[in-house]
Order: sequence, then structure tokens, then C-alpha cells
Amino acid sequence: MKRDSRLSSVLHALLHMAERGEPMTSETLAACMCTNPVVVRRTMGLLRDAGLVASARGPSGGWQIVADLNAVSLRDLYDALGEPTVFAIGNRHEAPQCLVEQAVNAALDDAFADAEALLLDRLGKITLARLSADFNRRHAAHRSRA
Amino acid sequence: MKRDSRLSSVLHALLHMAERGEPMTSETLAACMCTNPVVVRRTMGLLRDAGLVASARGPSGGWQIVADLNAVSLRDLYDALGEPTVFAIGNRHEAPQCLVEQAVNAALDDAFADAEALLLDRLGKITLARLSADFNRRHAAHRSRA
DNA sequence: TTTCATGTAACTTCAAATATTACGAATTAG
DNA sequence: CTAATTCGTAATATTTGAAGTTACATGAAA
Repeated sequence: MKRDSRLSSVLHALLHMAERGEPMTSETLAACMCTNPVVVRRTMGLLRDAGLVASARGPSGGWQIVADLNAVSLRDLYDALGEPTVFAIGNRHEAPQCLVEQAVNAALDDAFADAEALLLDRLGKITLARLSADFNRRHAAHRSRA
Repeated sequence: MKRDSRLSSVLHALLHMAERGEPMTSETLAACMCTNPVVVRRTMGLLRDAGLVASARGPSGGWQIVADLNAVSLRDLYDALGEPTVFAIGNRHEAPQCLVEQAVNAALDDAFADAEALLLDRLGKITLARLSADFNRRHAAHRSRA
């Protein structure tokens, strides 16, 4: 099954944006995210609605981070993206009145709910600032190797 | 995103099979799973490979549970189905050498791995026997209401 | 030996996400 | 003011992977 990599992609874009100070166009971001400018606008538009980035039209326009990197967690990004479905595995809902289906789904729902809670909790504890620091650490290590 | 409901479907089928004692044909199971006989054969074939059910051809043939319901966990079924992808959210892998991507993916991978471990652990603790008992409890409650 | 049921390959259909095209609206520079 | 640039977004096309379907061979039972 194909997986939704928007969270990963958006993080990629945001870290690149954090490195630069100035606005980046949808076109530039699309190139760096291996996708299409329109897709970038749609996705970044969600982050803008959540107050994480700002967009400006016209020459010298583009996208820029406006939030404090320390205050933005991956959970915030997940929420901004519309809380996309976490699991690729789900319940059947063909026969809601079937007692077999009810027993099965009740058991599965519990397990999935707990795992989802754990995941979102973890995402809530990872900030953009930490990822940026992690990137800079890797960058330094990389340069010292060369 | 469309979710893989095979685990739920297969559980549905197995509980129905457990209720009856005798073999059920792919056709019967397909009707009760709202799907196609060939799909049933494909899916149940995986369970047979794992030693959970047996198939027999010819008249009076069909599918039957051969494992002890107390010994089969939902984790076993998950494994038998080929350990399908758990998460609908995944990493980008467009630029493996990009340090930004590495930093992003490392953080995400940790969180997802922990959540997956929790989920599989939970699935490992739920047996078919328990689900069957749960069903019978619901069944009794349902009858006493009527 | 006829009938029933699985085994499986090949092909078709379907759904959902992503990509693309196209053009309008807003902004800046000159 | 005008031309160039960039976002905003609707409409459409493409892609992709799962599920469904057809077709027929294999094997078992009565």
C-alpha cells in the first residue's frame, strides 16, 4: 500500500526553509521535494492556515516560516495536515449489526487507539528546533569527514 | 487513504468458522465477508501456509480451522497475512544522501517503530479464543434483550 | 465418472492519491 | 501604469496498487 509521505516531505521543506532566511517559491520547494508546485501550494497552504508559515505573492514572494522552531512539534504538523489516517490497517464495516464484527472491531480498535496515542505523544515531543539541530550536527560531522 | 481490512475480514471469517464445526466453502465465506471466492482462497491460503486452517477439495470440501483457538493470537494472523504495512504514513526516500532527509527520517522512524512494537505486542495478547468468548457474550446479551 | 470445490494465472475494474493544466488575483519593480 | 512574478484554486488527467473477475486445471468424493 502506498504511504502518505506528506509529513516527511513537509519536514524536509521546512528544514530547508529554516536554513535559508528568505522566502522560497513553490517552484523551488517543488524541486527540492521532488513534486509539483501546485502540490506544494496545497500542502503549505494547510501549514499557513495553522499559522506555521506565511505566503506572499508577486516578485520576491514565496513561503517562509513564521513560527518559533522551538514551539512547533511534529504533532503540530500532523494536525495542520488534517490529522491524516495513521494506520494502513483498518476495520471492516460491512455489517455493523453483526455481533461477530462487533467483537472483532472492538478488540482491534482498542489496540489501534493505544498505538496511535503513543505515536502522537511521541510526535508531540519532537520539535522543529531539535530536528534542525540534528541536521546541523550531521552537517558538521559530514564536513569534518571531508 | 484506503485501508487494508484483511485482518478484520479474516477474523470475521474465522469466528464464523469456529461457530460451525464443519468446512465452509470459499463461496460461503465470500458471501459472509462481502467479497469474492477467489479473494477468499488467496487470503485463506496464507493462513493455511501458516498452519492455521486446512482446505479440502471436492464435494464436502472447504475451509476449516485446525489450530487451537487458545494458541492463535491476532499477531499470528498478522504474520500469516505477510506482515502488512502497519502505517499509512511513511518516509520520503527521494534523496537518501540528503542530510535533511536523514535527520527527518531518523526522528520519524524511531517514533513509528515504537508505536508498531506496541501495537504488535497488543495483538499478540489477543487470542481467537478470547474473541470467540467475547462474541458469545454479546450473543447471550443480545438474546436476553429480545 | 460426474460433480463439486480448491489452486492459480491472467486480465479487468476501481478508487484514491498525486500530478498537471489553466487561468485568475495579488504584488512588486521599474 | 505596466509588465513580470508568484500564489490560489478549480478542473482534469494520470498513476498505482488493491480488489474483483474470468477461465480453466487439479483433485476428491459419492
